[in-house]
Amino acid sequence: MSGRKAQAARNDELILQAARAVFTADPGAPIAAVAERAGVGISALYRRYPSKEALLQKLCGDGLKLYVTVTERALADRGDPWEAFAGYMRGIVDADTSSLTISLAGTFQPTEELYHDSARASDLAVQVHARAVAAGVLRPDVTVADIALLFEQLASVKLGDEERTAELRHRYLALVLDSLRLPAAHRPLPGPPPEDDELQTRWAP
Amino acid sequence: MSGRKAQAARNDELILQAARAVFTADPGAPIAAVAERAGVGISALYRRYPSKEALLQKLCGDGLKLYVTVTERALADRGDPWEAFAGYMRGIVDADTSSLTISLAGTFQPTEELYHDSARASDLAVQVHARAVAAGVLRPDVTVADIALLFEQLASVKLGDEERTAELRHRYLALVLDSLRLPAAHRPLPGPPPEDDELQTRWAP
DNA sequence: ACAGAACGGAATTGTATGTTCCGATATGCT
DNA sequence: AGCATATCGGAACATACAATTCCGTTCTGT
Repeated sequence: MSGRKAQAARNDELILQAARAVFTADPGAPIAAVAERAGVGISALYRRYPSKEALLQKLCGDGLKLYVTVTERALADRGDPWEAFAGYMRGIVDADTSSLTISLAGTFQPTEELYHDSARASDLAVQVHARAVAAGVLRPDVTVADIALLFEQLASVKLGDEERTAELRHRYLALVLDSLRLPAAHRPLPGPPPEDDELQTRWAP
Repeated sequence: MSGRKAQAARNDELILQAARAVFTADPGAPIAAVAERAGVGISALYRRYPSKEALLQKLCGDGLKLYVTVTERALADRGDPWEAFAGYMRGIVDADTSSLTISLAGTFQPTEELYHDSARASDLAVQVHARAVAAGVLRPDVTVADIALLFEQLASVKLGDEERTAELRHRYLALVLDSLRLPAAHRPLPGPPPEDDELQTRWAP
């Protein structure tokens, strides 16, 4: 299973992974950055997607589908209600789909399919939220929309490499969960807090 | 006190206000947007600042000074320790200085004065944090650096106009405060949660 | 060996934006 | 009144960047 076809199939995946990584880190990144990260030429991109917009639509759609998958998994979890809800939030933070949907929204024309998946995602989120509230484990003055904005705030955390960023997001997610859970209680925070030199990194050009 | 001099003095202020508003909303905004918002021509800007970088340095410096002022006020508050700390956080969120320091950092060469003010700001923040921990009102596993990142997350909230954004930030600040305070407890959240149509706004070009 | 898919990357083109320049206007001084 | 000048508006300029196209090259399958 080698040859030109195999190489092309591998490039398909390579390009998508690179695009996801690049646009997640910087929604306004040039398309050349994706090619470089994927280790391919620019024409390899344009052979697959007619334009940058088409690529962004694809990424956004994939992000929504991932979101839906994670949410469905949470709904299928019939164990402890709080753990199901907390697992849902951890899953969304790990999926990092806010960056690929919100940040990219407005930079291209949403397709019909995108609208459809978006509606489905919202619907599922409402169910997860409602169930947690009904079970009495989630404070009821926090709405689904609130939770969406909380995801966006967590997605805005960017420090160091990808791994460190994920670690910090989970640290602050733990804080968020403490503030959402009923009855109110504090749990230990995961991961080490940011060091001074980590923060000062950003003053460098 | 009218005439050309007065007009120029008024423009000084107008330009600074416009620049603050524009770059807070969009750190990458063109300089022409500032001129338009201020209702002046471009040359009115270049008469005052030799370059865009100089203007950004000025804004960043002003932001840091405001941060220092707010923090000093909190340190001077010798009343209830928790209220002093919570007031500090509300003050920083209102000052909205994260947008003007962090977002702009890396886009220009930091001056010596900027470094100095930044060090002073950090020092004051450490004191506010230490006092709250010492008073036993702030959970001790949250560091000053954590709080800095929490400010950034709150600053990432942007929805609707300036007023609505401020309202929502305070709503999520209330959540944060619930997760920081000792002993753990939930307080009612201020301001209405985001509506669906508010969220959908962002999908429009 | 050859037709063509797949590719790398330079060339092209359009746009956005920082900065400069020039003419206009009003002010204050002589 | 008349002039020097500060201030200003906005067009003109230069340039950097980035999406897209184009062409020559390479490799595969027949």
